[in-house]
Amino acid sequence: MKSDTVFKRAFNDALDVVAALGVGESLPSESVMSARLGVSRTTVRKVLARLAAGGIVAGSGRHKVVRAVPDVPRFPKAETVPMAAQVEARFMEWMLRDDARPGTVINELELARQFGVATTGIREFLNRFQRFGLIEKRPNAGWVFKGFTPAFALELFEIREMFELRSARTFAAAPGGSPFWSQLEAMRTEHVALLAEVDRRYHDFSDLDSRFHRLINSAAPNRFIDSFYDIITLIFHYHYQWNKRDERQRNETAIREHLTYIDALLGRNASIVELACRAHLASARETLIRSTQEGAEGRPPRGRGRAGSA
Amino acid sequence: MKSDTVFKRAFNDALDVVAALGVGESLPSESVMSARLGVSRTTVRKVLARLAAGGIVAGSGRHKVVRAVPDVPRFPKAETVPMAAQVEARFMEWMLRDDARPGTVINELELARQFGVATTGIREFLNRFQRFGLIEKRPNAGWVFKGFTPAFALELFEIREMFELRSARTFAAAPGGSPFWSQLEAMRTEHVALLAEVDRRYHDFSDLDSRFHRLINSAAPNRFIDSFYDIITLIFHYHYQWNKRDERQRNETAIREHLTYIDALLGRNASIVELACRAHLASARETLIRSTQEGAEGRPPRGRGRAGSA
DNA sequence: TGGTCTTTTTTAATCGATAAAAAACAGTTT
DNA sequence: AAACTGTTTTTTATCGATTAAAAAAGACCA
Repeated sequence: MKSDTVFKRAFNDALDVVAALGVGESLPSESVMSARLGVSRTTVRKVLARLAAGGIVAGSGRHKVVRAVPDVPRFPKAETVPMAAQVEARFMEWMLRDDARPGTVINELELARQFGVATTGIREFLNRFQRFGLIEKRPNAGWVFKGFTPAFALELFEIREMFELRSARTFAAAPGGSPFWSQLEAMRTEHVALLAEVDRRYHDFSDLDSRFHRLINSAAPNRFIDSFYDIITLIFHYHYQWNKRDERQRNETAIREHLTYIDALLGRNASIVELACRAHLASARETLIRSTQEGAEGRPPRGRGRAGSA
Repeated sequence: MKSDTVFKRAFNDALDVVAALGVGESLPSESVMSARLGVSRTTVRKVLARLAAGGIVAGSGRHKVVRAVPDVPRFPKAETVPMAAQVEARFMEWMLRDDARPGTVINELELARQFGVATTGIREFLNRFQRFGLIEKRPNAGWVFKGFTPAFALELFEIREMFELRSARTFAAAPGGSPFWSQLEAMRTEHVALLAEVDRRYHDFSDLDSRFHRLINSAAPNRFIDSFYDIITLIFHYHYQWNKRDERQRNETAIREHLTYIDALLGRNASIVELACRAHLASARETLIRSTQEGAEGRPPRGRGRAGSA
């Protein structure tokens, strides 16, 4: 049976919309709600029906009004994320946090049981995840985890450097009136703000980092580069989440490097841009490599393990 | 039920092995056969059992001999290709040959019926095929075909040029004693041989092309580049198969470009290598772009179609 | 030790069911 | 007629169970 995470998330969001309107106000039309919540009208109607049942809205047809400030319980957050996202998170956790060592054979059935989903879900995830270069399929013999190793980090950054330099050059050559410049200025402001509060907000950097690099790329869109950035984003997202060593310091350094990089772009000097870009990537690469090594050291040497055997 | 294409192919291959041995000879051990046929011992035993039933081999245990020259019918070729490969071929055909236009919505159920496979097979293929940048998933709303367009060709070749130049440089810098040089020489010989018989054998170029570029890449392996070459190989494989315009001429040109490129590499002059490499890629890009345009022109303008509606 | 016979695991593929969500269609109201 | 809502049809997502094929592991033997 299909999960109703879409409905649940839409319901939670709808509570916010209703609360923002206030008692007595009339609700926007179903199609407007549909656009606002990012779901189909069918789902909007289901949400509306539930709200009516809870006494939060009243009326029917085109005359619906807010009856009461919502005080019904929201759906727990875990129920609002789609199955595929959960599988992804659990897998990344298994890979980056637990002792997943190179050569480990991935057993679909075992993972399915462990994650509490059907094998089809696992298969689908593995098929999509294949392109990230961390697992490999051997026909008729399942999947092998290739390892989150220094080699992986090196290969990743070799490509990343090629792509980023190419995009940075194009970006720096954008015409003066281009909207990119104002977006970059806004990005700069965000960086400065984050730096000022880095002690408290350093967790927010992962997201800013991803948005920044995607902005650079958007100067000359290329679907293959975009798709490659999905890998970077995913790896860094989970890596930032779990590698706690020197976390604040690492992020502060990266923010400063970004600022240098941004200023170089704003200065539009190709060679300075290249320097700043290379410097940042080199430092990011070091961080990632170190973390792949740490992971390997911390674990006792063992034979070829099996997924989920620990 | 799982298809037994592996068994059928192994059986056909085994007939060759047995025929090569001749009547009266004793068979190699099961593990040797397993390695020779590229399947597990379990499957070898099944093949052996079938051969015994057909009176082709006799004996048991470690004493098995060829009884008769095989004259049993082979399994038809269509039954020896796995389902996934069939889906791929049919989909590529639909995309490149039929009227698949940008924006077409892909309907899983319809494709499944059309191809005669279960929806799960289609889903799995689409998930894997996603990374090729030709289709896109919209959550809860299926897949959209983005189109085999000039933009696709341009983006593809932008990346290809970056990767190929990088690999060619590394290759040219390989030490004198490296095995790459002899492999390249062998490759050169193959090219010369193909050129001599180009009128008859121009179909063989597609495969040679793929092997040549992969050899260049192998000088400095990078999993992301390898994976990108899967895209190139797939596109070109089917493209060569179906775009018949000027086929012989196109291939002859490409072979000559390859030879120039190979000689440049053998000469180890970085700037000449770069020139030859760029020239070849530019010409390959033109061919692909032209073919994406032709496709579009040949079709009558229509609204947003649906997969399989024609 | 290198082989074969036997058993256990795991994958590949299908089928059917069901609820969710989207999309299309058909009316209504202003 | 444009903007809605009510209703119906399609399509997707997910599960679970099933089956045969293949692979892998284990037991045994010359």
